Amino acid sequence: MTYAAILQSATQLLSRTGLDGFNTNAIAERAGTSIGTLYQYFPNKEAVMLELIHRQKRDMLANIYEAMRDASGRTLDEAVRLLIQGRVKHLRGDPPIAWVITQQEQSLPIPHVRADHLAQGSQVFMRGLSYWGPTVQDVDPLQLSRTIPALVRGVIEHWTDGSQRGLDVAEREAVDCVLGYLDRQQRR
Amino acid sequence: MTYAAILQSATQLLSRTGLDGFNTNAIAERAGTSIGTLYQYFPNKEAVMLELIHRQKRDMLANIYEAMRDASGRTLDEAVRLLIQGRVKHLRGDPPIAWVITQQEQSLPIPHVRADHLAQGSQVFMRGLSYWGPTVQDVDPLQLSRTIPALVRGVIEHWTDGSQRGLDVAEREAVDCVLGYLDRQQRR
Amino acid sequence: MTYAAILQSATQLLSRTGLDGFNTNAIAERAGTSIGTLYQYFPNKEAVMLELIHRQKRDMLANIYEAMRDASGRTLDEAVRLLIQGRVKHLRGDPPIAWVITQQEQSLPIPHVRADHLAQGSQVFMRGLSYWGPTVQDVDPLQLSRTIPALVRGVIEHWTDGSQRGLDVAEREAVDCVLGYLDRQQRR
Amino acid sequence: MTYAAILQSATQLLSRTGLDGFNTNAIAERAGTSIGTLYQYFPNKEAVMLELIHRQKRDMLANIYEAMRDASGRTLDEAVRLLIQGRVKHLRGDPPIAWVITQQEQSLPIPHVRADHLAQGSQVFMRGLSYWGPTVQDVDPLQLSRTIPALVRGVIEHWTDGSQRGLDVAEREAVDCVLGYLDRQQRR
DNA sequence: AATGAATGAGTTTTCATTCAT
DNA sequence: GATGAATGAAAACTCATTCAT
Repeated sequence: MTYAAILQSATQLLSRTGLDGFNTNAIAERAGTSIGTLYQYFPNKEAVMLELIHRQKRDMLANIYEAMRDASGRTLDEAVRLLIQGRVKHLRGDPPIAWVITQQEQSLPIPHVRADHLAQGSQVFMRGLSYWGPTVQDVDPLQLSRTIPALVRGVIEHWTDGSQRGLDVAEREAVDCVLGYLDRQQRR
Repeated sequence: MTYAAILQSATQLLSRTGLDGFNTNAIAERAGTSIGTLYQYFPNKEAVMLELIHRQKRDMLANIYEAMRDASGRTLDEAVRLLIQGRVKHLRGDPPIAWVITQQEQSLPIPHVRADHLAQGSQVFMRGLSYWGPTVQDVDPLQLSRTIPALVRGVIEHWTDGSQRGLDVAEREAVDCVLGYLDRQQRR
Repeated sequence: MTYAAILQSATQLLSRTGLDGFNTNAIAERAGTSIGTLYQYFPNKEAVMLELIHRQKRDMLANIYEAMRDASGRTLDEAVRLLIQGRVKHLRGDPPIAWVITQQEQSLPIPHVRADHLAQGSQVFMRGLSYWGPTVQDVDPLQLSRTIPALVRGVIEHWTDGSQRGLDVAEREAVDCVLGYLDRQQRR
Repeated sequence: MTYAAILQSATQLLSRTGLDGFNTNAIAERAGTSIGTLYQYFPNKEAVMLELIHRQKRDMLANIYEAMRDASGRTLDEAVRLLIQGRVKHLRGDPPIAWVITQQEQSLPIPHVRADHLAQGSQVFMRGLSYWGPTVQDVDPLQLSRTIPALVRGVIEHWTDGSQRGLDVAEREAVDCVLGYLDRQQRR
């Protein structure tokens, strides 16, 4: 479908040439359509970017939910590892795209979208952690649900410097950070 | 001096109008010179941005070094708190600028610069931690020196969502994360 | 009927959004049909506009003819007043539309249409004045029949500045102008 | 000068191809400059059009003022003739341009500009007529100063149908209308 | 060294029109 | 007859950069 072709073209362009090559004319051309057609499916350039971001977010959340299901009945260590693996899974595909989109999300001139994403991330982690309620008892859950996603994101983003290499290590490090942080909170 | 005026103008423009208003003509005008002059001091637009980033980085490193001096003789807990306070100090000034620059740094199309910064961060932290050598003994120092800066950056960047508010909490959370992580590494 | 729906849609669009919203896609959509269908009834966009103008002209002429019937047997003063009231009647409906169309008529890139309209206006007025042949005797009828419509149009268009307000005064002023002009011509 | 070249180019384009050919790219090209340069002198396309209109208005007012000076000491008939000749003078140059601009002025999407022009026209005529205060005594001057410019404009615009031909006759007719109207007002 | 007018490639977006179904 | 996806020329405007003075 044309719509899909446009998004695919946009993705490719983004991963190959970065933001520089990401212009509506190029996107349309690579998609094999005309600009007019592109503008029939998207009100403007930003909308294309937004859709890309939404899709990535959607995939990520799906992965995390799946991980949550797998995590039930496991130990906390195991559960955290699974959740983080889910959180990172989408970065393992055709590598560069996901990174570029992740970064774009950050420079979004639409603060409410960013806020939305943060909130979603928090909610998911809170739900995930509720399984181990007793373990994580007495810790302010709201604070916890903001710190952990932020921490994970930071380790993943900055440890690997945007490259696929080291993702495994970063993943392990993130797990250690989360468990260390939880541990410390409980001993309070 | 003209050079300084240009950089100041660039900073102001960046903080007030964001990337949109950040164009060479505007920078020169606000600096009270002509574009021609701007191009006598900087080879191109990117160079201006790069200089802004370098300065911010320089300031940040200076703050951290100062914190390190203050930290000698303290407990690990105290030391970590001081280091992180140093790390964050530059975000407490005229707030928006620092955040915009931080973000720009990330979308730098010049990977080696980013890598440089990461490496510098790592080195500083390694040096800082060497004071507590015995405490942190037996932990792979390289890994540690990458994870901690990444972790801190993540918590600071994503906890506060770019706003000044909450920086205090973010700071405390970052401290907890770092200490938790260190703790866990040692118990291995 | 589809045809009527299209014209109505066009009228509404013109009155609500002005020339900016007057595009074939919008017209078709608001009319509840597809662009394809619009182009089955009209060869191009201009044709739609032309039809709107023709209709307005047709209405105006009808009003004037009606006024002429009512004017028979009256004094010249009364007759002129009635004719001008007829001439202006269509501007008293949903106001903006008529004005926009009037203006469009002027910027018509089709001179022969404008010429046609002028000629028609002249003819009508000539016919109207023939009732008072004796009164207006010895005046070049052709010249008179061009000046009077032009004069009336000017006073109506420019006195009111396109707004409904003041149309009453403008009407009275137009009557005065016409009678003054006729008076002067006769005294020659 | 570049500025002048752009305006001249705009004028030519307007008179030769009408509004259709009046686009910034064409204007710049014909002026022998680049679009960039055009946009250094004018903030946007509309500004070019506005400047054209202002200049025409300025010329027209100058002509009228000159006529007013010449008119002092003359009879009313003579004075009116002179004023109207002044009012029309600018239409006698390279013909089409003035007409196109006149028309553009009318379709100005900037109501306050139109209102300004109307007000200026009124003021000038009021001042002009004040010389014959005794003659025109007891007539509402405000009304008069709106009706007369409107009337004149109408006769000039619609009598001649945009062509230079017949301007002489139109001028004479306008004089007759004005005098007839004044006459009638006084006899009240 | 400083100036700033000039450049023009590049970008977004619109909209009248076509044509295969 | 109706549909509406697709087209693409055209237009407005931006801004990094150059270069003659």
